Amino acid sequence: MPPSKDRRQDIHNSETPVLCRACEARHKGICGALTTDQLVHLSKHTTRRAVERETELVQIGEDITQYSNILGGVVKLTKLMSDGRQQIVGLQFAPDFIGRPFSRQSNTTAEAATTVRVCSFPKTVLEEIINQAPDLEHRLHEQSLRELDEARDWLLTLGRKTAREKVASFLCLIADHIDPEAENSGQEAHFDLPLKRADIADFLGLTIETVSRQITKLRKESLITVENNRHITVPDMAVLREAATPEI
Amino acid sequence: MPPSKDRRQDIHNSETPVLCRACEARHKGICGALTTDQLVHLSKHTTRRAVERETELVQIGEDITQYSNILGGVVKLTKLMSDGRQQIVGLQFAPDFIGRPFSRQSNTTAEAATTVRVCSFPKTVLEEIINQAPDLEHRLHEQSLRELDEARDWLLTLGRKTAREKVASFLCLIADHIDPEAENSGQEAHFDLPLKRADIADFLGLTIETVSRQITKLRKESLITVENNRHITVPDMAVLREAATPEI
DNA sequence: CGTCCTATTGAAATTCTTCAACACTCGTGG
DNA sequence: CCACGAGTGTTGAAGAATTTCAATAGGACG
Repeated sequence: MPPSKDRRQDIHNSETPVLCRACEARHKGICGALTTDQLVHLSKHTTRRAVERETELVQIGEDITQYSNILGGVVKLTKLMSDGRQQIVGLQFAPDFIGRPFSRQSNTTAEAATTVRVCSFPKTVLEEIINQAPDLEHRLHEQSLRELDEARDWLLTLGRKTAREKVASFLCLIADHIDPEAENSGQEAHFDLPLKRADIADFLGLTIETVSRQITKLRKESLITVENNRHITVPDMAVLREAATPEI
Repeated sequence: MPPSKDRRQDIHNSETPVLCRACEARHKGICGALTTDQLVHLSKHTTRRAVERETELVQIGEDITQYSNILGGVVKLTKLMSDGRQQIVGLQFAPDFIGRPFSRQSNTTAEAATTVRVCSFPKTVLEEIINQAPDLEHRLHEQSLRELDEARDWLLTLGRKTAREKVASFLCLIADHIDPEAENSGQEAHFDLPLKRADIADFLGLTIETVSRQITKLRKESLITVENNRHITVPDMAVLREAATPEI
């Protein structure tokens, strides 16, 4: 992939690029570590684009040429066995950073689960800025550690939870990302599932039939309501959390 | 810790601490990022000690006060549910770094699986040196990324592999760490299992009975031989790898 | 010698998967 | 406008893999 074309010329070196001003990655993502000048430099090499669902952003084993920030939508990181068994090993949301730093090749495939908006830039530019801005590596490190924490939480879910607990855990995970207001007990949460049943199954290490049955059960027990197969309402997050991680 | 004579190539007035000279962490671990002066400073605050098996090095949810390097032995990182279900979410070997940087509390319990030798130092000293040596954070980042890669590989194993494949995968993992010479096809590998059956079960998300049965099967099919329950010989690593990750 | 810890083995029970059928939605084109 | 097919999701029944329960055995140690 050739690097992106310059799309805007700078009048002043020291103004935050227009595109970055309202960007979530600028504040909560890795770009928050950059000075205005660095942002300007980076923005000369970035491309924003929308990616259709089911499109691969990074392929496993492929040489890494660019990195991205997620501006919107959900990205799934997957691994595939040669006989077709598949596992989703991570889900990423805005303003997450996509890509494996300091590695020639990617260890996972990154694929758009929904329509995704990304801001991409060449590997070389990121590496260049890392050398000038140690705080950028710190941000990347923090993100890696967050992903590690999430992966380890998920290991417990995959290794030790029942199908019912797995599905409830998944619903909690999505609720926490998409409707974070409803964190606490007694709160109602609303959200659309960004994944279809097959993806949920690949995330939970189950079959689609088992996922479907467990969703039906949770619905019949009134822990959730489902509209159009994708829209979920959770009357009480605390109850769902208890189904995901039983206490005593 | 006090420097002795010899080693003339030192520009500064300090010398590599005696204890660090033969240390694996000095070369392959994070201490390789430090200058001699920084090593001297760090070594003034380090304690080396042996830790008996089943001893907790770090407790989940506990405030982090110190970090360690593993000098020898195997450390397991575990998560526990309130009803007793347990999952090992990582195994660490020398010269790995133990501890979650940039977090007040630990997300996992770190426990000695075998007798372990560690070199520990206070959290504050590490943080102090990180500020002076950006390369140290880079090393820590590389370790975090390695752990993330391993955790994601394991997600595939837990989510999508059969009990037989899980046990074979575990044996490959241990063989690769303890007898790394036998990487390639046709090679014989020898090693002692650092984990008892209950730990292996907690690592693989299985019961001890299933682990035992699968080991017995692999033995009867001559993929491995077992002595004293703990010592394993793998006549051909390629065959075991095929059992762990079937191709086509 | 008895006890604790670890590991193995068998039989029954359970969970989850597999296989199969069917229902719903959506866009396309006759 | 409706038929058609593809993609998605649900449900039922049978089957398989794994767990649970129970019994046994060996080694380490006081």
